[in-house]
Amino acid sequence: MSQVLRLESVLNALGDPVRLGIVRRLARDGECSCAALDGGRSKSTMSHHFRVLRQAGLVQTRGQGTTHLNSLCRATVDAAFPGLLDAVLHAPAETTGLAEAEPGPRSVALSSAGA
Amino acid sequence: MSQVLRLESVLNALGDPVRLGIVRRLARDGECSCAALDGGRSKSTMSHHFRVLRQAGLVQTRGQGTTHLNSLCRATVDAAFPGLLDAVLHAPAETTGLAEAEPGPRSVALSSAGA
DNA sequence: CTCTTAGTTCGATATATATCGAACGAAGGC
DNA sequence: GCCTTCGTTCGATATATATCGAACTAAGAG
Repeated sequence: MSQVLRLESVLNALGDPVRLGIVRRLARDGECSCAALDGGRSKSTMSHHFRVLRQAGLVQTRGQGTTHLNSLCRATVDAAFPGLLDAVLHAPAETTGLAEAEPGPRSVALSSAGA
Repeated sequence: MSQVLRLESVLNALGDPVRLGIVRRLARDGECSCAALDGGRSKSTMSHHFRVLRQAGLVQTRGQGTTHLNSLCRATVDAAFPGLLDAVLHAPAETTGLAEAEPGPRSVALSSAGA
């Protein structure tokens, strides 16, 4: 394969709520079929997002019978951009774009942390 | 202010070569005027990118006379997403979208790191 | 007050992307 | 062989965004 990881592509891929949700889920649950992560979108839409994630080098797809199993390329991404995935995955979840339990808009408020 | 940092917005803002270049430069050089970071784009284009960065909570602008000085909100971003900026800033620079010295396409190649 | 400088805002445009439904292809179950 | 399931691909569409030039505004310099 000899894939290339570009930071811009990785950040771009991660900068979409649906894909961020997929990555989070994959990190939490390990391998998942595409269908298990649709969040109400059509198959073609999800296929598009998985392709973006694959092309960015974040996700790997393994054909298993009729289903395809996706998994996070943690080792690879960690090697290329140490700490990036950790930072993204440890951040509060907010709305992931997927159909999960939504405990509310988790985000970080600032009052006067300037300088 | 009471700004809110959303991970998706931050990643999205970072997922553009011009803005990524701005952030890198700001991290390296500290405060910079907008004009010092144009990379050949028009003023309006740069203004747009700075606005995206400001709205994402990554950059802070301080009006100083006729110029505006921009700086990275490191403390704030680090507090919200620990390690994220470090990971992004420590990554190899590739093409930043700005007019800097380009030592070549620095990226990470993989051969067989799957699983 | 006039002129310059530095950014912003506005309107237009071109490209990108998120989304869908329909058609297609691969792998199995019957 | 036929049908189902899962995902991809294709074509269309709607929205978003990156870009520009021109007009505007704020702050000084003269």
